[in-house]
Amino acid sequence: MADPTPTPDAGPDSGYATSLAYSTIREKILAGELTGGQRLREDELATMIGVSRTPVREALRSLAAEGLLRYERNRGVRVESWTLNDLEEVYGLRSLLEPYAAALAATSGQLDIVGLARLADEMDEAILRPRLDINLITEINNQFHDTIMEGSGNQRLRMLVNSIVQVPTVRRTFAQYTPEDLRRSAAHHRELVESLHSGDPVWAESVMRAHMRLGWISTQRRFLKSLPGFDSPATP
Amino acid sequence: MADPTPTPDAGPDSGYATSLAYSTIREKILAGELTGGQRLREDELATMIGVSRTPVREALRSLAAEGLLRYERNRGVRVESWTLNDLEEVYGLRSLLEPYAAALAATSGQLDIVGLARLADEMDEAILRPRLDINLITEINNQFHDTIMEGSGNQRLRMLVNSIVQVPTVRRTFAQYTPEDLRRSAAHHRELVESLHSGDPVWAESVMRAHMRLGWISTQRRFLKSLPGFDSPATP
DNA sequence: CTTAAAGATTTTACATACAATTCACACTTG
DNA sequence: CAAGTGTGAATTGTATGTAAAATCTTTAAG
Repeated sequence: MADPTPTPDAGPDSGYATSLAYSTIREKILAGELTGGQRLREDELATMIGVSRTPVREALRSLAAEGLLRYERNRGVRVESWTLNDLEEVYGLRSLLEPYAAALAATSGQLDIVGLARLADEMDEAILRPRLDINLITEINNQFHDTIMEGSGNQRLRMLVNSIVQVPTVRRTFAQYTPEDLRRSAAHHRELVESLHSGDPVWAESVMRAHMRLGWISTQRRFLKSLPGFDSPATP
Repeated sequence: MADPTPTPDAGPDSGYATSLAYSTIREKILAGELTGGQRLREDELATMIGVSRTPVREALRSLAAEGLLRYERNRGVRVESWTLNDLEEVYGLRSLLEPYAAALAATSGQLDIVGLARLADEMDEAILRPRLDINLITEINNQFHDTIMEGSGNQRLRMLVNSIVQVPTVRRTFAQYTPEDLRRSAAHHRELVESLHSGDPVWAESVMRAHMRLGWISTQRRFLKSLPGFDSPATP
């Protein structure tokens, strides 16, 4: 839930209040409480979190630099809203960067293969439960991917991917996976473990590319269903 | 020199003072005035720029998120120092992202091919001068690459590349190019224009990849020469 | 009834004041 | 003489106050 290192890079390593504001606001955006286009008022955030406006402003600036918020001159910040085109951009980049990371991780000698195998097992177990826990699945998936990123040995690559894989892609995407998709995704994870363990960069890269493609397909499905006039409890 | 949009993303679209502080500090880092590992004092920066500490702090936070500075708790910021390994990471990523951008630009229909051709011409002219103007060559090169990034139609890709192509890579790299390297680099630019104009994504991608490789070779050369005990005016 | 303008209110941007932490240097102590 | 410790200065982190810009509300004219 509350991880002590929100991101490897833009981590708010300054004061306590700033760090608290950063984490709190970030969590709310990721959880979908603060949704697209919504304007955020500093004062409101400050009193909610229990700090003054200064650390809030600094947190907002970090989050804006990460792309979660957008500054407008003399009008404060808005939560970035996402279009299908944004999602396509993100998946285009992930499809490039994550397979590259997998190839690097296959030969870097810095990969925690044991931890990775454990996460694949946990995923297998999670998708077999009668009542699916989407949050759990999401968490395991995030850790799995980040382990590979870390294992690539390229710190900047890890940072880059973290900076683009935000709200709209990973979080809650699994809610839209069909049972078949979930099984396939878990199978990808297992095959990734095997290919990485064998040290074959081409194999690992290829599987990861297929895995990204599956994610993109499901994300598209999720996005289309969330459009107005589909299922939404809007005006009658 | 002073471009109005420092980066497409983390642009300081808030107040005047914050924007000024951001640009000023960023320029100083890029120009090499503030060098590796050096600690920055907020008060000093504030008086130098002529604003209070508040906008300075916000600028520092943006720059830290971009990776140019690093925060240490209760100890302010340091300028990031770069190792050869960092440079290798950056060039690995550029070699992945820029060819991808070139391929996209070849078919996006959003590329300013006329402007690109003009920049290639300017580059041809610049490298033929008897007295080379490294700053001019660097500026033309940056504009050339950014035009392709923009032409890819992928805003996030452009932002990502801008966030990693900082100080150590492009700026002043050309000082280390041999005459042969410069001619080859200019030839790459011409061939990129041609391939992009023809709309062949594979061709454009391939040329860009070769171009990146040349950049990496030269950057390595530059870095090695800058190591202590090579040429430096250190202790006798 | 709609539209526009003017004033009041809210909210951001910046400056400054205060508190907490770190760093430097001298001092004590074994 | 070396090592640890304490005190004060310097520097960061946080809070609050003030001015300018934007938004909202009210009111009046078409």
